[in-house]
Amino acid sequence: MQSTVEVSETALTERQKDVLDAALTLLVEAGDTLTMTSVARRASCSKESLYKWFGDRDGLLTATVQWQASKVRGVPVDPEAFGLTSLTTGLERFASDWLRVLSGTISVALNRVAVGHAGSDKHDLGAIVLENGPFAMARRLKPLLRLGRDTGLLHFQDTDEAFRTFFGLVVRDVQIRLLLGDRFELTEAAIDRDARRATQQFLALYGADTKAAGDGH
Amino acid sequence: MQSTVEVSETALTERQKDVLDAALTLLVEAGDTLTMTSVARRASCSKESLYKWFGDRDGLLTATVQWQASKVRGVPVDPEAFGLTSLTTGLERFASDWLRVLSGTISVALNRVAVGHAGSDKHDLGAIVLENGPFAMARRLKPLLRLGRDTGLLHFQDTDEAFRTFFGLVVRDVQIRLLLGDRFELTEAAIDRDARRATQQFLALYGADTKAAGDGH
DNA sequence: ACGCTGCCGTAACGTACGGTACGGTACGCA
DNA sequence: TGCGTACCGTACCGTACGTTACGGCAGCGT
Repeated sequence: MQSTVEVSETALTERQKDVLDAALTLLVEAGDTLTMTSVARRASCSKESLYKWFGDRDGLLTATVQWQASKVRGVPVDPEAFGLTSLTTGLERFASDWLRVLSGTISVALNRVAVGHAGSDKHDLGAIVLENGPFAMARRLKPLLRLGRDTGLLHFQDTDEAFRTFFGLVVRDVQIRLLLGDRFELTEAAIDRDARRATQQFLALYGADTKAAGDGH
Repeated sequence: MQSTVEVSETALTERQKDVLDAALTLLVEAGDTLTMTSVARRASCSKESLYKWFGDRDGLLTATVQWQASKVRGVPVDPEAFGLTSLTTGLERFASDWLRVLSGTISVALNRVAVGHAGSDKHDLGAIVLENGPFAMARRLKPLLRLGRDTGLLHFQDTDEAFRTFFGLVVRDVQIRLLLGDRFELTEAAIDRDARRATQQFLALYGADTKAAGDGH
């Protein structure tokens, strides 16, 4: 009970976490058409409790998104004994983790509701997903990129530009196609292959031993 | 009721086109929250006519998406007197056109509703946008890529893989950030710069004069 | 034992909106 | 002049769902 999971500064009880997990599975199943009644039924709780805990439907959705985001933390890339090998494996691991999360049903469902609510929204789900999705990825990857540059393994001027290129090489059209409902089979093998390919392409563009064609000063 | 409303290959009257344009602007303003009443009011037509012409709300949305798609056709890249210069300018022109469309308010709005309705939908807006978005782009670009390969300017085995890499280099995180509501200023200058950068990076990866690092042997 | 608290289950309320019906008007045509 | 067609404007209906209210129960402190 003392293990309070601080989301922004809300401490969630175990019961509430169960409710949010139920909301997550419903979000995956039914998308944005989930109703307060369906959540209450699935979680075996009363609607009164839902409104008491989360305020309104928007608050429930927001809490659900944040709850999921709080679970994805971690995956640190810590630099020790750094070299081209560890840079490469770091990038590959990052890319494959990312593709795995991105293509997961939960991520697809959450991005769908966030896109649907973007902008016109009290709590602005879009901003929350943006913050815990692309922006969090950037914050996590950039230290590795800077380390690569500082050790002379990478050449670029703008860290953000380098990150965004890596983003493009990794994600390509996968996310938009999944969001638009394209049936997509992303096997474990395909993920690993894509992660290696993206990493090699990135190194070809920004690696020290090649002429950097990417950062057109 | 004999007037079967043909949705694909529909001949639209001018009045109906006006109505769909009104629906488009409402979609941009209000997103998926647009109501039949609001469309009728904005277009100065009766709801009865809306239902007569488009069947139901889903039919109206579908017709609106298709109407917009029918306007974006064109932009042919015709190959004559082909060389590295025309390949480069072709890729750049393609990339900049694409970024311009992608970052437009109409495209963002349509992709939002399509993502929101993806899968769970009678007419499957997601599939329609997918077909007229990424897939149409692929169909348009691939001839240019094949021409580049046939003339020895490009090296790759899988045309689809090459296209998807170009997709990633061009779009990067722009589309998802826009869809999630990130305020984004994509000036004309920035679009041109990005188009050139993406093209140069693509040529660095797949150009004949460089070791192709992209297409896993 | 008594009251308080927290919660479940469900009934009830208000409303927004998709869909339909209907009266009124303009226009073409015999 | 009368009839049919197409359409606008609006009133209307049914329903789904967000939100609230209430009755009942279980646990806990005193």
